[in-house]
Amino acid sequence: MEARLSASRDRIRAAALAVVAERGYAGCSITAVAQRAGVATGSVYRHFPAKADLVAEVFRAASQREVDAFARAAALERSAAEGVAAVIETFAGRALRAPRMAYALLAEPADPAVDAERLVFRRAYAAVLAELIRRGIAAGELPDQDVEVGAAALVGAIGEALVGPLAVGAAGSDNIRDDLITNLISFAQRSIGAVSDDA
Amino acid sequence: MEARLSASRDRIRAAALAVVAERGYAGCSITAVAQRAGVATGSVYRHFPAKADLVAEVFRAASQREVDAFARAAALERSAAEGVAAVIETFAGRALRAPRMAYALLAEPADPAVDAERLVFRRAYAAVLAELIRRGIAAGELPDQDVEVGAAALVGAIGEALVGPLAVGAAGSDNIRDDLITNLISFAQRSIGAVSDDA
DNA sequence: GGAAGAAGTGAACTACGGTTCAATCCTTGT
DNA sequence: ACAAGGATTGAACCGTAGTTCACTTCTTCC
Repeated sequence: MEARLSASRDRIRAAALAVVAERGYAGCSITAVAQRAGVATGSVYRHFPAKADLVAEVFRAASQREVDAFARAAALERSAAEGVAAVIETFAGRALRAPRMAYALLAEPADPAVDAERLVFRRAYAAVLAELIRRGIAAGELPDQDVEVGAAALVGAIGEALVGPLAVGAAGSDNIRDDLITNLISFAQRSIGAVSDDA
Repeated sequence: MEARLSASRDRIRAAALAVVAERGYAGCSITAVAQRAGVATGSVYRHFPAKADLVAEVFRAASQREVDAFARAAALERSAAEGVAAVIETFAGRALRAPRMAYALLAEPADPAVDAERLVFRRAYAAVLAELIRRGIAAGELPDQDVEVGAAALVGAIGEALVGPLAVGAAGSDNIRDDLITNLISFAQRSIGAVSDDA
């Protein structure tokens, strides 16, 4: 039956995602995935030609979800400053609640295939931010600036702040986490030239 | 003779550095290093207990050099805005001229030992920036802000802008590189609240 | 109900690279 | 010059993890 095969494939994919979320790529051996999915190691290869394909697919799905949430947050808001705040809140909320996953998606050593995929998604994040900044400049809210550099730098800034030394521990305490997010938003708003004197 | 032994050790270290600079950690097998150094693979183990130690030592030396240059640039300047510009120019000049090395130092997947070392040096960069920002706030040049978050975010921003899609190709052309650096400096100065209207 | 073929199994294969070690060479001290 | 000790060698070892494949089991259709 076709359904059975498709179901198996889905189970394997879900298992791989769960393993990555729990133990990262480091712990994502075919054996571990197969065990989690309740199938034999060989069966994985009936559905995926190679580990890189499985892992790239899992990565793509997970990243796409993040980028979608990110883009959705950007679309709703009016001003660039609000938009930046919204995307950071969205992104940070998700990342700090699932730190292992965030690390895996953003920074963890992995296959070249995954690294390539990661580049694509970093660009996707940057594109969303670039659009936000561009709109802000057009609306006269923001000073003229290099949109591409600003967007890329912001991606790096957000990533570093949320998957670095600061973030460990921040995930544990609501207060610290909220402060981190607030401060990061201030940083981001200043960086694009949206003056906000609220502290 | 003691000199011979010490010379061997140095040759191996230099060879490892050269290999990393050329092919990154990925290409830095013991065999490759030994070949480059003109010794047998086994000899490497007379000088270093394990690959992780060799690689960590090489990494530490290379990183320390960068951090020193970074700190030196920060120390000279007067205002925070000038200081940030100076460190970015320093850092970017070096990184864009040796992109493979920069990637290896900043982002390339490697041993856990190296990852740990990397964290230390990211913190070192952040500490230099934090001090810069702190001085700026004390001098009344910069608005009050969370220094730690700002420093960490800046480290991420600089890294991403210089070891990302933007940087490939930028290394080739002097014009593009200079533009990238100029724009990144503007971004950084805005981000810490040092208003600069020069564009 | 039985044959055909796909899905599933898991032990074995393979590739890779770090590590070891017995044999060898070289330097040093007498 | 010769013995002793350490440095050097590089082939062999080992562990790991992705991949394969001969075999079993199940579904499906005649």
